[in-house]
Amino acid sequence: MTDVAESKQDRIARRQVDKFDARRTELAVATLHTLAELGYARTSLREIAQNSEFSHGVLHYYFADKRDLIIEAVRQYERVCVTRYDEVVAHATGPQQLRDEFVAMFFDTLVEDATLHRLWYDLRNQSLFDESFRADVLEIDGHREAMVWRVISRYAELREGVPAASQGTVYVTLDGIFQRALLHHLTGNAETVASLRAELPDVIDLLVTNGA
Amino acid sequence: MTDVAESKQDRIARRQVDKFDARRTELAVATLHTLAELGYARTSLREIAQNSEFSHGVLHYYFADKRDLIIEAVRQYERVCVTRYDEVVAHATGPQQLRDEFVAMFFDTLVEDATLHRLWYDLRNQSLFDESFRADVLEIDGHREAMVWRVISRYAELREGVPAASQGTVYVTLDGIFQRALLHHLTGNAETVASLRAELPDVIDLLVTNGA
DNA sequence: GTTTTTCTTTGACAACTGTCCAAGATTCTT
DNA sequence: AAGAATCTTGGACAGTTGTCAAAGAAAAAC
Repeated sequence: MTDVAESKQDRIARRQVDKFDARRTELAVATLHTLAELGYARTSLREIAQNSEFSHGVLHYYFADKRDLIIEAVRQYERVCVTRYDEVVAHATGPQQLRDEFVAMFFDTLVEDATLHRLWYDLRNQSLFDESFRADVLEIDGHREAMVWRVISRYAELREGVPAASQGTVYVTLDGIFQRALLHHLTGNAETVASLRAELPDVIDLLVTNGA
Repeated sequence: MTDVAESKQDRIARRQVDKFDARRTELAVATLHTLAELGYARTSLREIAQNSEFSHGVLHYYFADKRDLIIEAVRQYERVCVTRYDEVVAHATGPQQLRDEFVAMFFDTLVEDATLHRLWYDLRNQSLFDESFRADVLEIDGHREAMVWRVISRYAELREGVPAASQGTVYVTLDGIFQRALLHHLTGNAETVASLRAELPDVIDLLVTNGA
């Protein structure tokens, strides 16, 4: 085989790989939506296939098994959800603006992507029982933590202060608020969500400067 | 039927009811342990029966269906877990003592009852998908919130200060820390747990007085 | 001690699960 | 256009699930 033939084969191989990957992510997205709708416990492969344009058999052509498929779906979630606040940070000029836009986006995605978020919490929890999810969950959780930290540390900077708690504590606090808001949003308890929203700026300030 | 006969029937009826209820809670406890071990998604009725001293058929004699059984198990969880810190509050004489003993018990139950706690989070999450769990979950969550608030407000009192955040925010923060500690504990990541423990007193102080 | 009620077991059922495979359809190569 | 590689389908499989009912065991009532 000559160099030319080899590079040609390479091109073909790459194209096949690309196509293969494209269909993989396509199916992973269908999986993501199914999981978001039904939750981990009630999601079956046939249900996933019905949310795609293929039949159930094809899933084992692109994925080794169910776990492989779900892990790919989780990675898909990450790609969607983990850079959400970056543009808010990037183009904020003052602390109030940053804080207000963060709060706005916080509750915007809460409502807009509610089912996706409940899926995330479902899978994070599943990792407490199923070791094989842990690594991916911990990685995504780390990215979420970093994302929150970029916001809060930038906010502190703009206020010429410093964060009042560690990166982990800051994340855990805001994530806890989000989780609770999600529960009450899905329950239809609008007042509770509203009061969480009203209080969020104070919490942010609590996390950034104590008594400056 | 005379009054005597009636009261006798009543006694018999009551005894039967008591026995019935006793067996119900017995089976609910077995369910609780099975759920704690396997998680909601993988818990089957036959598995539950194997963790009891009965066969699987008996479950439908005492419970209408699987959901009925699981909800009873959740209520059982509440009975175990929701008054844990009350004695700490009751016999604390100074703020440091209260804080230290709270932290100690916090991480004690984290390790001791780890599987039970992961079950709680699993079910709370399940309620995001399954409406029929919501009411019970919200009720238990409320009790947990009140339990935490008793600790923090008492701590504030002993320090002659006031809480720096609302009841909901305080709960969400400490619960978030607990959730994260649980994840890392089950992962075997002892250092992370240790650093969460080291930081917890500061977080408590952050929640109680800012710059007094 | 016999009858009646209560409890428990066992096995069956239909539906559903993840997995695999043979056959057909499609696409690409030459 | 023919052949080869790739993709997709639909059905079969063994195992599991929640549910139920008939039959047997145990307890209670008389």
